Amino acid sequence: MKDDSTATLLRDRGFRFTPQRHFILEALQNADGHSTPEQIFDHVRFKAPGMSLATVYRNLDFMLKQGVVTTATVQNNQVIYELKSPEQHHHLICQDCNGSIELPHELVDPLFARIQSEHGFKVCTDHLVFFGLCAECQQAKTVAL
Amino acid sequence: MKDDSTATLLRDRGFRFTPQRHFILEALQNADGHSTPEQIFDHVRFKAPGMSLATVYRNLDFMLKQGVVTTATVQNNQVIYELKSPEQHHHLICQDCNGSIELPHELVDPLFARIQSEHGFKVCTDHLVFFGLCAECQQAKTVAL
DNA sequence: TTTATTATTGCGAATATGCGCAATAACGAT
DNA sequence: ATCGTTATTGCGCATATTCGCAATAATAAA
Repeated sequence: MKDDSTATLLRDRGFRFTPQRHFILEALQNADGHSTPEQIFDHVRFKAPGMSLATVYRNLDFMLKQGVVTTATVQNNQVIYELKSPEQHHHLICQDCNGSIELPHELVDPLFARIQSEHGFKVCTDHLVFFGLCAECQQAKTVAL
Repeated sequence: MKDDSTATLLRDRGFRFTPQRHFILEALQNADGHSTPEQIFDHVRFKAPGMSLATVYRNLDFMLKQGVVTTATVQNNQVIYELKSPEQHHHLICQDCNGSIELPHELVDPLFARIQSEHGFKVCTDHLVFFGLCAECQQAKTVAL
């Protein structure tokens, strides 16, 4: 019952925990990774036929504001969502093989700290996505030449 | 004539430098900062009435691939474009006042270097946007409490 | 348990972005 | 200066995402 905590969180803030929100959270857990709104809708329409796609978009946005999920824009401007996990992390996505590597926040934190000390700016972005080439694809590229 | 160099660059690669591309570059220079496709179209339609919005989208995408412009997705999933400047840099955008601060790449480079050494992953993303609170707005927040 | 309040939904229309194809025009070669 | 090749445009249609508003239903209070 992962979403019980989310339910009380939302209610404490004066919002409601609707079946639609329940199914969306469920979809995010099942996917266990990056999901597009469309993928979530596909999962959800099976459980709750008649549910509107607009509701999926609205609630993803809503839960983003509530800090329940994180979002990232990947290549070709696809927006993906994922449950915010307890240990903050980021992603490295390979442009060639589309593979995804998790990057622990420890690596990123020193940068945020310097931004704070040198610019007085407090970064709130909590999920970064870097595109590039993974080790294997770099090799493949070099060999190919 | 900033775009003369772009013109030859494109021609050297076998592409053409059309008036449409000229006006789009001009719009990007005038804006001198972040522009949305719509803003660019507004500038361009004044100079070249009858020009298609699709052409704006296509060419922003095209110039992105050619490395002439960079892109970033800001809050509310708006995509913005800007001319790639000689010195690579990133942006800090304040969620409260919408102000934008330039972040030199030197600060970010150590992170990319660690990602390379620890994960064998070569980052190609060349323009980052971090959201957060600038010094002034942090103050304002603290005082207000 | 019943009721009242109002956050939330579903729908259809509005907007933003991308696509296919025939017509156009940029540019290298003559 | 003219011609031929083919990259590029404009158009109108697909798809993705958002919005307005009346109808519904989740909570809190009685």
